[in-house]
Amino acid sequence: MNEKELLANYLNTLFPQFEPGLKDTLIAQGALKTYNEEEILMQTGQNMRSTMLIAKGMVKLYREGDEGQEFFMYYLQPGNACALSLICATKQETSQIMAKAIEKTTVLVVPIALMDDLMKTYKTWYYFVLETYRNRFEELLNVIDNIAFKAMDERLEFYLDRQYTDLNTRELMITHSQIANDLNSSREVISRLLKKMEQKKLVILHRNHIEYLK
Amino acid sequence: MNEKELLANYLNTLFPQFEPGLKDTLIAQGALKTYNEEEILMQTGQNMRSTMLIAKGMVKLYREGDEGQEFFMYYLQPGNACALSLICATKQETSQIMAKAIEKTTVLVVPIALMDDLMKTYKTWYYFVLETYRNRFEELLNVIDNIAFKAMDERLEFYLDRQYTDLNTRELMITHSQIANDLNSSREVISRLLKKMEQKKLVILHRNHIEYLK
DNA sequence: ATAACTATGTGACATAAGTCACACCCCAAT
DNA sequence: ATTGGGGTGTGACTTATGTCACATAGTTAT
Repeated sequence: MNEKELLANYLNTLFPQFEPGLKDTLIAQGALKTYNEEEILMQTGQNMRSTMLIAKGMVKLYREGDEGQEFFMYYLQPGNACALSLICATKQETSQIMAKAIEKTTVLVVPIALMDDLMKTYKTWYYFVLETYRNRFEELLNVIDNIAFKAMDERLEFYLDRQYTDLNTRELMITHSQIANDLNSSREVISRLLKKMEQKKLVILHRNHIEYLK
Repeated sequence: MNEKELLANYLNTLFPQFEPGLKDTLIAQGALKTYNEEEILMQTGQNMRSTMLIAKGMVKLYREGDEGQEFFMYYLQPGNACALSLICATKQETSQIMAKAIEKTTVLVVPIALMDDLMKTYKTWYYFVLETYRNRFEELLNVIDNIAFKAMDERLEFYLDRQYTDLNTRELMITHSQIANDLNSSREVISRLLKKMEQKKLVILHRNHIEYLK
């Protein structure tokens, strides 16, 4: 299959709601780009020249602190778009977040020059953009809830639950210090809280691996 | 001046970029609604049937916690729209935030039924909606920065700075417990941090009133 | 003027979370 | 088999923040 056929294929399976004309335009003007595990798709301060729709793989979105801290916000899955890339693309401004592929990931790249036209011409595109905003907005509100109102033990439980939900497995292949990093906490704190969760039969701890028992 | 004239007036001064047809539509189909100080415009769990553009006054946006805590997110000023009302309106879903007028406030109410048409017909409307999302999104990212990475002293300074910037006065008419409430902290903590700021000549404290010296 | 109320100041203490030090264990590379 | 590095467990300590108790000072209503 050549790239355009592959692109058409992704559009048909992941974005079936897009009207034919929109799909044709995206096939004609879009492109596929592949990132390796750990590769960075978008970086604070970088200028966006295109909008990205995730076609395959998984992307982790971080907010970055002044001193290089990383704070995990949410995952982007196939069928999602990066809201920031829609926004920044439209306004030609720089992003304030970091997006990293956590596995081999393919994205559908749409030149920003197209955005205006797509928006005006295709109702399903504008619904898609609005829906993307709505979803990301709500994710952010959830994130705020957690850090504004909850203590670390609850945040950890929420974090594990999201790993389970988003990655769709109870076998979480992750280390304590990775969790600490994502939650902007410290390894010892996370280890202790996990031990408590283990005593409560919520998890079983292994090396590099946590069984999430719900 | 009757309501429609007043409405036209607000549109011309606050939204000069709107094209004439858009203004005409909003004048014909929109309405003005006035809220008193402390009155609530939008409540968690409430269904949105309209989109609101702020015409006059000032609105404070809160995220609400499970146990009734309030967490201040940002102000909406004349010329702003409530992003949530745009989103929820479009999707007919319920809001997760609370919006409160902090002074007598007039809003331009647009029925959600119009949204689709406006979006497709008026380029300036769709720019406005996207710009609104972008701004609110960035505000939320800022909020996340603060609570994820900063300690209470820095958060307090940021808070005071925002009061100064948004309300456009160094004479902040606010009590310590109101601040504590907005930051989801406690009155004593805020009092102590303010005392330290006073020693550093950053503020002068009075009853019900803080002079912000920058 | 007095009483009642609200805002603010402050010491004492509790707790969550972060830090430091170090032990131990698993696993991979040699 | 030995070594080395990363992952994990844990005690001791520090610090930021929250809580409780109570004092004091403005402000308002009577």
